[in-house]
Amino acid sequence: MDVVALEKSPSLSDQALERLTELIIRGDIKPGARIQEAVLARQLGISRGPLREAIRRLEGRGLLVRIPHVGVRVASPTVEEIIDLYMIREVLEGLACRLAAERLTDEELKRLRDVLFDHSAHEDVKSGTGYYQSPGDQDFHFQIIEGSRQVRLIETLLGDLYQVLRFFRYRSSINPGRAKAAFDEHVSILEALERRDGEAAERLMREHLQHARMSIQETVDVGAAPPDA
Amino acid sequence: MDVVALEKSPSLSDQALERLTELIIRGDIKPGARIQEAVLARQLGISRGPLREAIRRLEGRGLLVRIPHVGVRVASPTVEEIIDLYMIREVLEGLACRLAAERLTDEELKRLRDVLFDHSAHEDVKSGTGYYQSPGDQDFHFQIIEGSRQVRLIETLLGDLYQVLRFFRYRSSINPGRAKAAFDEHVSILEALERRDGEAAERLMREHLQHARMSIQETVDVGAAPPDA
DNA sequence: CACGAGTAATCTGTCAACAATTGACACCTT
DNA sequence: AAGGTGTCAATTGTTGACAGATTACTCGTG
Repeated sequence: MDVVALEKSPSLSDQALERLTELIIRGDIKPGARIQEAVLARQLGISRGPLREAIRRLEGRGLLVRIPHVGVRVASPTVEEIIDLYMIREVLEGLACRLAAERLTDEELKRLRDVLFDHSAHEDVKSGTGYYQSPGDQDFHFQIIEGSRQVRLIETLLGDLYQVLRFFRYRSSINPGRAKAAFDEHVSILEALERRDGEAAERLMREHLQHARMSIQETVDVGAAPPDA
Repeated sequence: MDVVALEKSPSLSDQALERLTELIIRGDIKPGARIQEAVLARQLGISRGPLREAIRRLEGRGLLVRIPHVGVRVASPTVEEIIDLYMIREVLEGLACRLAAERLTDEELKRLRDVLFDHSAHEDVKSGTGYYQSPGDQDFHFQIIEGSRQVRLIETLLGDLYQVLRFFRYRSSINPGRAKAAFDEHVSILEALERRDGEAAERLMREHLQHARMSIQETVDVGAAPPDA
């Protein structure tokens, strides 16, 4: 409901939510960094009230962590917590994929196929680096999730989880071999969707994300973010 | 993070969150009912600021719905939306169950077994009505979820989803046959856990919740809540 | 020189007043 | 009489100021 109905809500709290999310995801505010309400409010040109409401929502989303009477910081999750998030994404997006297999229209399937092969043609994939987590990858997953037609699920995945993951995917999976594999897995998923085979689609999506997760777990070289700013 | 760390945070916003949640879940404020900030703030003995923060969090949790410049209402989901929630619970708790199979200590398994058979002995189950959604049922699921040792998952399930579902499970599954079946399914799940068979545990839990979901879908006689108060 | 008590500064938590928007009612026009 | 228009009350959205708590600093002392 947030990310979808945001456009028609010019309330300062909503704007603050949007801009603050962007600040965090773009890395302008680093993980672990403290947020001073008064300072940030002044930067955003609003007062503390609406900002606090936005912060509270971001808290619930897990992007911010508050210590009572001390302050709020941008979350700086451990590698394990990121892995945990991926596990959740795994089952949730698996569900979305199963539903999508039953509910995607033929036109949407066609579009999905286009997205997949357009992107495969003109870049990235064979050069190895960069397919995974590219716009093309994003689009593919986005369209499947939205194809689930499950509002709550879409909100949770796109509105909450993806925001957090977008933020935390450091330079995950620069792994060159992974790119090709990921693309192939996408193809398999698409085929299952086209067969309207929900069971297979769910299983394949889960495996796909599981592989992505393991790929991340391998590239655990970058330490956690600096605890202070 | 909410439901677990609430005890040590006597901030008015936290208290408001707690009390308001309780008011909604207990049905003191009915689905679809309008919430007037000033009135509710006075009732709670606080000012509108902290209350608004609490409301914003409940919004994110899906218990409240806001129409800009008009007001917030208690959500009154359709049956389909409740079914959707159950689907999400299905995969999430399936994941929790798989993790629990690997991570529960032997002591916890023993305790789980006790919970199951204690409750089976002294009430409900054979009399038919009332096991499903009884404290015993709750405990069983709670302990498994917490046994997953996955903070984020626990928060999502216990802090968010269960709150919402507790609220929306009208008088679901008064279905007498269901009670016995539910208990048997619990036993099967427990056995899988004791075998440390995560795959089976996940599958059984998903089937268990799937049955519960279908049981609800059958008892779709009670219409949606009155749209106004 | 290190340590601790006391104090000051800073920031969060909270409140009450102000501004802006909405919905309803009454009134006027056709 | 029906429809539109303008005004008004009520409620949400926002602000700036106050109170309480925590952290950091300073000064004195062992």
